[in-house]
Amino acid sequence: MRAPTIRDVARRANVGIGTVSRVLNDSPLVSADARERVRRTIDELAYRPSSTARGLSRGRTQTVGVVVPFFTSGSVLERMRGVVERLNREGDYDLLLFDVETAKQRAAAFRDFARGDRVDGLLIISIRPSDDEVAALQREGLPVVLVDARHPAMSRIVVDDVAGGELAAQHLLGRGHRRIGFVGDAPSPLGFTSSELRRKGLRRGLQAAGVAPERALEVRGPHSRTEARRLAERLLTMPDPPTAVFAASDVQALGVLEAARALGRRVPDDLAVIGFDDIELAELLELTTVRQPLRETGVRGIELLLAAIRDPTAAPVEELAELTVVERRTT
Amino acid sequence: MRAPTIRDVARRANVGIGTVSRVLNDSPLVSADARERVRRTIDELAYRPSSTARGLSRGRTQTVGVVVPFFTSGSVLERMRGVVERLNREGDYDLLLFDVETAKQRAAAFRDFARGDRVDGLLIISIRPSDDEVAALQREGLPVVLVDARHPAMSRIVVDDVAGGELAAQHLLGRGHRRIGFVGDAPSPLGFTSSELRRKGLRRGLQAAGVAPERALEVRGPHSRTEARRLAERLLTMPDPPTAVFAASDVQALGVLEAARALGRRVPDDLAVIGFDDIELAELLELTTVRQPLRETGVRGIELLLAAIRDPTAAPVEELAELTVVERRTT
DNA sequence: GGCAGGCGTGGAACCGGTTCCAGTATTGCG
DNA sequence: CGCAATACTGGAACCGGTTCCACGCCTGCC
Repeated sequence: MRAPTIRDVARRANVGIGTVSRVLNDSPLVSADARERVRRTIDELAYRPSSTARGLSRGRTQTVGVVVPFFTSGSVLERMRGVVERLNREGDYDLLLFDVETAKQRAAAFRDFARGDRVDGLLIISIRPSDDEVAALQREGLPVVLVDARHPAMSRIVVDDVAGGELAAQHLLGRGHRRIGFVGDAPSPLGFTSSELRRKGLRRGLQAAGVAPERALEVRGPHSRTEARRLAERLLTMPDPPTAVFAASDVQALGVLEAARALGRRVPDDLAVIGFDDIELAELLELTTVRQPLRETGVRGIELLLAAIRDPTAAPVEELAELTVVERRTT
Repeated sequence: MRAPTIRDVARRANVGIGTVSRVLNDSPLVSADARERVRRTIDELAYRPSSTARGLSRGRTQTVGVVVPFFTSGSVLERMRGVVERLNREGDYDLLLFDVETAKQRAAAFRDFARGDRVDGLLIISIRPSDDEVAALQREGLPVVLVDARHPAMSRIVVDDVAGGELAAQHLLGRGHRRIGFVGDAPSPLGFTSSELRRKGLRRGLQAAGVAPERALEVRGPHSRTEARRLAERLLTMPDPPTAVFAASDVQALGVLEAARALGRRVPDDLAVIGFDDIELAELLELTTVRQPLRETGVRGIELLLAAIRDPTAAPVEELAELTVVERRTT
């Protein structure tokens, strides 16, 4: 029993396919009589238009693609919440989700999108596309918005990571800390850069206060809680350990807290810890952190993208999300 | 500059469109010479086939739909991880994500899918479709797999919630508790049922041990941490409060822990708490819980779905995921 | 009454693939 | 050498929508 097509409806309602199409698309150029007949027939046949066919002939799919490193970080999920929420509010766009964990997957995802007929626009979260990839996407005329990543040719919504690092430094310095450790990401093939920028901000903040940054207190590794824990244990068992640690993300800060607990250090007395992001967990564990409005960045990213889909000629913009220190129990 | 089509390639390579199509689909019926010429032309033009067009003519989209109540619960995310991971391993399927928060969205999602041409199969997480919805999906011949939801007509992967409740009861009874509270979900318009079944299991476990369940110790409300906290505070400030609480989910257990802390109750001495699910947070907060392999259910759900797509005639199966009590610090 | 203009309509052409059939060249075999 | 089977190939028809053009009819105006 094949699904009914627009031609079935037309035949049964005694009209042309053009008229059925016009009814479907709310064109005013249909007589009340014909409209009514078509409507009834559609109900009788339980006819639903094929979105694939519509996509092919219209050249639009009413779908946006979202490219995320899904697993790597708690912050991504929080942003996704904003994305999904905003898209649902819009109503008529579907969401194609691309998880990118490896450089290979990443290349494949961009290659797929290089032909722009799958999605009407692309939201890329926490991944910086290469110049080549950007060029390919632009050649295709595909609207793209970056969240938590920067490229001069594309609209983006970012935070000032360096300023965030400075905020963390100031917060810890203000509590009398001078030996401040840093736990962050090792350079990754996916091209995350925020960790390094936050480290730079930390250094700048220290220098501004006349404290010389120490390379030995900065440790980096793959982004994960357990890895951060291992790194923090190394920091804390040094001969002259730091009295405070700035972690490049909340997820890593949790690892630091675990290390402190494992080594019997009291927080915040023996060790102060400040994270970055303010994911949901941070509040639960009462972690002091540099807050960025994750969810809002997702919402805002979708808004920029929808605007870009409507008007693809607009120049790329950069929006800066605000950073604030949320003081809780770990400092 | 229009994107090149298969006809552009054919013309430039001096072959017919049939030959190009055969090259694209790795048909053996192409001479080495022609194949080579087509391949080169494809590279030169940077030609990428249109998946929309392919979807239309093949009647398959290489896309699976995933319907989730995205926000409602931590467990959903963990399952999604499994889904995404397994789908990525497969490689050639895309993921269309449908978030369903309200009854209205839910109806809309199912209506959309009623015409089965958007996706090749549907994975529904934690939502029980109505008989009408099931009928519509079946009429369309769309393969569907449910995860954490049951319907006799569809393949599903579930846990025995009643048995899980009994496990929780036994665990607490074994530690000497007799007054055991329950914090769970109020009946929701989306038709979640697991909370009630877990409560039933708790009661059954108590009765088996000769303890009479008390209605007054069972409280229910919307599924959220804060709501659970409020409910737990009510329980704990009763004249004769429970010495242990079984929460229908880890998220709610966290609310119970917050309530205990706010009221100065020590855990587990004054109050034992056991949750359900074993989400990532549970481990971090050292919450005792009835573990279900969330991620694996996502993986397995996709596997069942892919199998159903390959052979749509197979009869629906039910797979039961295993439950175990993970003992940590809250009991 | 004749004509311009607008409304409503039907359906061919098109979107960009796949499928399949008909046709040609080559090979193998008796 | 003749014939059939085999290996390739080209392109029409099709998937199910949208778009647009041509056409008929009605209305209003001179």
